[in-house]
Amino acid sequence: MGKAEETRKSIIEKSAVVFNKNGFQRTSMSTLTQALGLTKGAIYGHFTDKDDLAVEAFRSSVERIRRRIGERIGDHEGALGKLRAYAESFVVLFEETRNTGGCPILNTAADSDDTHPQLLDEVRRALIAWEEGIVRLVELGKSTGEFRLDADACAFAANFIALIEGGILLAKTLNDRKYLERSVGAIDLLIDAMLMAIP
Amino acid sequence: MGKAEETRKSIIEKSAVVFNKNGFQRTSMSTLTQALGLTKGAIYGHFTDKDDLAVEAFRSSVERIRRRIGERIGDHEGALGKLRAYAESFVVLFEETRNTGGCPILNTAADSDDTHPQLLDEVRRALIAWEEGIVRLVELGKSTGEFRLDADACAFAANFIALIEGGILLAKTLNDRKYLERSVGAIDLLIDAMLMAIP
Amino acid sequence: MGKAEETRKSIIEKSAVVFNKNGFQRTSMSTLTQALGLTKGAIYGHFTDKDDLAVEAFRSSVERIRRRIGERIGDHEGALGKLRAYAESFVVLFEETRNTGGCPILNTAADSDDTHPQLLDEVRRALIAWEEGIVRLVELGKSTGEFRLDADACAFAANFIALIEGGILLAKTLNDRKYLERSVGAIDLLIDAMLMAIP
Amino acid sequence: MGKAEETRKSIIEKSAVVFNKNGFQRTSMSTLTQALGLTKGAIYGHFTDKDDLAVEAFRSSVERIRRRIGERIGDHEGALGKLRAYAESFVVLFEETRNTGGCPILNTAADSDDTHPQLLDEVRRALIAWEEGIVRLVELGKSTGEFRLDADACAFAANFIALIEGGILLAKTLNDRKYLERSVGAIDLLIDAMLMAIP
DNA sequence: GATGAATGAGGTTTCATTCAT
DNA sequence: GATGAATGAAACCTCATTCAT
Repeated sequence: MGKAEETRKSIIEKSAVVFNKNGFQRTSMSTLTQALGLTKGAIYGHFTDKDDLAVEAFRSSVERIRRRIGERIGDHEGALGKLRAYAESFVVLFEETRNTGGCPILNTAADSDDTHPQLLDEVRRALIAWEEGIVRLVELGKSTGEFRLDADACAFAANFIALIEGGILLAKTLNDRKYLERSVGAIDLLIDAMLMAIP
Repeated sequence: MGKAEETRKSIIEKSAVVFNKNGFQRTSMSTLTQALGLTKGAIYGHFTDKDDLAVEAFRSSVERIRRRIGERIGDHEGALGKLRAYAESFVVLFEETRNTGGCPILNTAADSDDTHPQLLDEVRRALIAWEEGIVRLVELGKSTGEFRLDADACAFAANFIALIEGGILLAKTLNDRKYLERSVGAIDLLIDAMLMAIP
Repeated sequence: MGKAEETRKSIIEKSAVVFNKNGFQRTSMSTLTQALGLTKGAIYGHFTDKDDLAVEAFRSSVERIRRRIGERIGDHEGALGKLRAYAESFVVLFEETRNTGGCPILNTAADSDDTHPQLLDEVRRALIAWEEGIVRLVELGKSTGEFRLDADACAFAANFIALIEGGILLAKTLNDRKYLERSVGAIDLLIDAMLMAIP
Repeated sequence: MGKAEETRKSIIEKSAVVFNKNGFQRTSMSTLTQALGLTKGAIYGHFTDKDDLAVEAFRSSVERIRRRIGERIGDHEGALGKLRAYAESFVVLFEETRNTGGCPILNTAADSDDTHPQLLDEVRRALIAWEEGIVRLVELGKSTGEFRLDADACAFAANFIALIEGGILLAKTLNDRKYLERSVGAIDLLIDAMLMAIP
C-alpha cells in the first residue's frame, strides 16, 4: 500500500468516527484537521470535497459494522441460530459504539436530505443490502426446513430493521439499552409468528 | 390573546415546519425570515436565540401530531380498536407530512446531540409521553378484560414505538410507505402475541 | 436616499477605484473591507457576490468617465469642435485617473473572460455605447454640412476608440502621456481624411 | 541541448499558451501541471517561482509572434509593401491566435501592475522593440525615397501600435474581426497622410 | 414592538510553494 | 532531475446575533 493510499485510508477511518459522532453538518473541516493531525490542504489532496469524504467515511462505517456482525454470526449453525445471533449482535454493538456515535445509518439517514443526495444514496444502498442479507438468511432457513416455505421474507426483513433502528433510537435517546433489548425480544416473537413452521 | 402572543405563536408554528423539513442546522435564521415574512429583529424579540425557538417549534410539531392522532383514535371503542387505529394513524400521517419533513422525533433525535441538550431533552420528554400513552392504552385494555393482566405494557410500548420510528425511517429513506405498513402489520402480530388473552 | 442606498452607493464608488486599480482578480474581499471600512458581511448584505459588486463598480466607473467627458465637450459648438474636444478629453482624463487605475474598459476587457461573462458583457455594452456616441456625433456633422455625407461613421468610430484605447495602453505602460497625445493627433488626421468635405 | 534545457524549453512554450489564454492570475500551478504533463516539483526545479516562469513564457509568446510576422513581411519588397504587410499580418494572426488568447502584450499589460514589476518590464521592452521595428521600417522608406524625409517615424509607430492594439481589444471583446480590419484601413490612411511624399 | 444594516467568527475550498523520498 | 504529499495562508462566502433608529 503506497503512502498516499495509507493516508487516505487513515483519513477515512478517523473521520468516519467524527462524522458519525457529530453529524455531517456539525463536523467542520477544521474539526477534522484536529482529529486527523493533518492540514486542510492535505485532506483536499485526497478528496474532492467534504461530501466526497463523507461518502467514503459512511461506507467505511457501514463496512466496519458489517464485518463486526459477520464475525459474530459466523459461529452459529442454522438459519434460526444465525438470525437470533444477528439481532443480539446489535445490543453488543450498541455498547461498543456508544462513544463513536452509534448506528451510522440512523445518524446519516436523518442528517442527509436533498442537499446531500449522494450521501442519501449511500444510506439507501446500505439499507437495501441489509434487507437482502436478512432475506437471504430467511431463504436459507426455508431451504433447511427450519422456516415455513410461505413465510414473507421481505416483510420480516423490514420489521427486523425497523425494530433494530427504532430500538437504537430509543436506547440512544433515553440512554438505556433495555429499549434495544426489547426490540430483540420482539424479533424473537416475530420469528415465531412469521417464520417458524407450525408444529 | 394579545398581539405579541399571536405573533409568537405564528412564528412557532411556521418555523416548526421549516425546522422539521430542513433540520436545525440547515435552517438559517435568514431562511426563517423568508418563511415567516418577518425580520430577524422580530424573531429575536420573541425568542432569546435559535435554540430557544427550535425547542418551541419542536414542541409545537409534536403537539400537532398528538392532536392529529387523538382525533383519529377518538372514534374507536375499546383498547384494541384504539391501539390498532393508533398504529394505522402513522401511515396516514406519513403521507400527510411527506412534504413537511415527516416525524419530528426521528428528525430531531438524530440531529440533536450534546451540542443541543435542551432540544434532546424535549425529544426525551416526547418519547416518554408517547410511551406512557401506549402503556395507558394497554392498561385500559387490561381493565376491560381485552388484554391479559400479565402483559408487559412497557415492553409492548417500546416495541410499538421502535416499529413505528424504524418503519418511518425505512419508508422515508427508501421512499416507499409499504415499509411503514409492514411495521403496522408487525404491531398487529405483537398485539396478539404480547397482549391478547389466550382463548 | 435611505441609509442602505447610501451605503450601497458608497461601496460601489469606493470599490470601483480599487477594482480599477488592482484588477478584479487581485482585488480580494478582504482588501475591499479595508478600503471601505466595512466588514465582509456588510458588503454581502448589499451584493450577492463579488461578481455582482464588480459589475456595479464597473458601471459606476464608466458612468463617471461619461459624465466627465460630457462636461468637457458640452461647451463646444459644432460636430467638429465636439469631436476634437472629445479626443482631447482623454488626455486630461488620463492624467486625472492615473492614480485610480486609468481606463476601466481597457483594464476590465483584458481581465474578464469566459469566467466572468457578466462583466465581459458590461464591457461590450460600454464599448458599443461609446461607438454609438461617436457615430451620433459624426451624423450630427453630416446634418450640419460639416462632414461628407458619404463618410463611414462606423469605421471612424472604431478607429477613434482603437486609437484612444491603444494610446492609453502605451501611455500607461510606458508611463508617458505623449503616446496618447499622438493618438489624438492621428484622430485629427483621420477626421480630415475620413470625414471632412473635400474643399 | 541537454535534456534539462529541453524540458525547460518545453515548459516555457506550453505554459506560454496557458498563461496567455487564462491570464496570470487565473492560471494556477496545478492547471499548468495538467497542461504540461509534469509535476509541480519538476516545474519548480527549472524556475524559482510562478513569476519567473511567467516572464519566460511572456518572452516566448512575444518571440513567437515576432517570428510569425517576420515570415509574413519577408517576402515583400520596399518599405511601403512591408509596412502594409506588417499591418495586415495582425488580422491573420488574430484569427490564428483566437484559441490561444490573442495578443500577449495586450493581455499582460492590463494584467500586470505594481505587483508584478518584472512582468511589466518585459511588456515595456516588447513595446519598445516593436516601436523600434516600425521606426526602422519608416527610416528604410526614407532612405529609398518612398517616404518623406521629414516624416515623424516615432509618431507613426505609436499610432500604428495604438491602432493595432486598440483594434485587437475591440475585435476580441466584440468578437468581430472587422474592428481590427478597420484599424488596418486607418493605418493605410495614416501612411498616406504621415509618410508618403506629396506628389 | 419591530426594523434591517452591520458585526465577527467561522464555514468550505484553493493555491503557491516545499521537501523527504 | 523528478515526484507528489503536505503545508499554511488566504480566497470567497454564510451565519447567529446585536443595536441604533
